[in-house]
Amino acid sequence: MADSDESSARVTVRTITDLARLAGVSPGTVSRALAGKSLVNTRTREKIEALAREHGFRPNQMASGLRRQKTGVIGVVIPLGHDIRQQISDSFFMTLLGHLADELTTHGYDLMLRRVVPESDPDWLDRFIGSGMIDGVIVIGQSDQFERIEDVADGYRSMVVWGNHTEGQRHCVVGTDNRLGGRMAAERLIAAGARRLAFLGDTGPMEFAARFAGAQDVAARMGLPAILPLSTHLSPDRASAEIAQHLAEHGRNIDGIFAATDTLAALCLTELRAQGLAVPDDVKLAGFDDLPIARQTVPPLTTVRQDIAAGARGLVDLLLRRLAGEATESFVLPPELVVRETA
Amino acid sequence: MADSDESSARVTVRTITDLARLAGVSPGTVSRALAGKSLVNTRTREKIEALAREHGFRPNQMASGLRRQKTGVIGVVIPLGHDIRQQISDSFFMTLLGHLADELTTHGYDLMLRRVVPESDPDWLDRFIGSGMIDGVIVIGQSDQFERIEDVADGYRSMVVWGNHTEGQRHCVVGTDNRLGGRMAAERLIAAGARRLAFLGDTGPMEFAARFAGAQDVAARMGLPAILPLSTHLSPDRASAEIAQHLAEHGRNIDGIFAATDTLAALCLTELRAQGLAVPDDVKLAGFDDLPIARQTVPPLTTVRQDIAAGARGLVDLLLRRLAGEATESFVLPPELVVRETA
DNA sequence: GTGAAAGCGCTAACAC
DNA sequence: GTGTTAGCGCTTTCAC
Repeated sequence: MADSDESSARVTVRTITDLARLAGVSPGTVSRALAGKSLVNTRTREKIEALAREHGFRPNQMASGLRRQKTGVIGVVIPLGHDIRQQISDSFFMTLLGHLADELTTHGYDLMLRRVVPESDPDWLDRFIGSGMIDGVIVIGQSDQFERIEDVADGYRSMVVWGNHTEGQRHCVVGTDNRLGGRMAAERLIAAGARRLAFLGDTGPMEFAARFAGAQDVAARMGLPAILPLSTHLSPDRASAEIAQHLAEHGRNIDGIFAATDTLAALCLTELRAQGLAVPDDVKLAGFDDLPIARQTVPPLTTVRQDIAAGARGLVDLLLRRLAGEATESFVLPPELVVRETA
Repeated sequence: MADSDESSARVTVRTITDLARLAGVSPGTVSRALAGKSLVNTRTREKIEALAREHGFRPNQMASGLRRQKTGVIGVVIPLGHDIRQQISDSFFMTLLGHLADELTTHGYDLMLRRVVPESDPDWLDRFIGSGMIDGVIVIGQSDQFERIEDVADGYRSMVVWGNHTEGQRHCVVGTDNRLGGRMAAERLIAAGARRLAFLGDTGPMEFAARFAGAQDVAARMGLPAILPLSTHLSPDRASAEIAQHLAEHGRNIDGIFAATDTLAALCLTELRAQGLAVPDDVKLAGFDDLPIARQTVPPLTTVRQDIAAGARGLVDLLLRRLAGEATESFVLPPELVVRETA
């Protein structure tokens, strides 16, 4: 029964006003006490805190948010492109999301997650921002929405995007230098002896396009034939079949594959084996991301590492700075080649 | 400039009152029109809708939520046990989360994600519920918080939990029949020829404990020696080392391993290979979950499948029913044995 | 069918 | 230091 001097046993205390009545003070004082504001008598504060604890009272965040015009919530939105189904459970995004949750929590923010399909809801970004529920937004992946994001960025500061950096863009982005990563992968494949390279994955999304471009840079510089693009979807089921098809068609004419992601690379490894192509002897293979799976394939995957945790930290850090009114530059993370046994 | 009959070009319209002024009606009418309420003149409604579209107006959800005492947001909380780090990026939880996001979106709810560390914040569940920000909560994983969840369940209906079902429990739970799954795994290992079984993973969490218990049921029934528990953490880095250690110690004395999750099974496969133990010839191996990785290991993993998508649907369905005031039973999903090549 | 008015629960001036 | 007051932006009686 703590140190409350009233017989306050079974009163329901839902609002700050209830609590004020119990403590014999005004709602304003309770508000100040609970918010840890300076000018409150220590005794009063302690009494209020005790009462609050005793009754399990917590201030309504909706009301507080409405009044203060800030919610303590950061929106995280994942725009899904055409390849709707699997993207959200894609390991990479999910890992990033986990780290974002960590990082935002650390800074006292909650995370509101929203998946959107821009194709069927062109207004996705404004709707989220305009909902009044969030103080800022982190967009995970530009998908095919680069222009829309650019448009919004002009009128809304509290946004940071995970994705690819393009010269002169207006939205603040955090992401790996995909082009450089693509170069690293291609260089490694070539160093391992490959000459006729293929790129496995959809070159539509900007990140992937940049990876492909980086690899092409190297092929061109080295005087090798153009890199063969082998398009796939991202969902494992469809991708497997597509990869099998590609390999049946081109498998004997290539000796190096740069997969857009580790997930695709792992799938590809399985299909290569199924078709009797030895890795790395017949075909060298490199992935991208360095997800946990990269270590566990047989043989373990040579890949280009993205530092996901650093990415999450960067996103949150930049967003909080922008909320505080600072101007911020985009933040490009360096990729890192991880040589294992496939190339 | 659409069909607004005013020169409403550059007015900022942030509130329903702004819009009302523009439309020449009262705020109440705008509210009714935008909410699709019945009694509004069609002409008035159209005018208001046009204006709203033209100015990109969206009602503030905080205010609406405060007034209506509902937010349109469902909280999803992941309690992290001792093994803090990796759990959130654990594939299983993340996949479930993805499906939950899908399912909630479909039903018009937003998702507020919160990670909590019960050990340092014993009040985690009440805090989330009491925040006023959410209409209901989905708890992902009971971790070691079974009692706390039970306590809360007595006074709060709008909660559904992913986890293990125990006879007579008071909170509404959705989850796979882990004990049955454990039996299936053990039976398969034994059918494949194993006699001296081990269980790989922490038996602390209820789900894992039930899987272990199921396997023990079978061993006892068949008159086999007790199953050897080999405890590990969940994070890949630590787990790998621990598995290596366990195998060095006991590897030659066991011929069947039931891993608590596919992630652990995949790691185990790598370590078995490293120690020169052939799968399935020397050691049979079974996992749990049937994550995508189960198909891609070499050899592909025999495992017990949990239907994650069905689980997510069940969670959302039950929660919405409870929000609507219905009484609901817990929902136990049947596991399914998937025989591949490790056992 | 629409307007006026009273709050939802909280916070921030402004008094004293 | 604390009370009083006036809203934050929206919804919903209750009139008319």
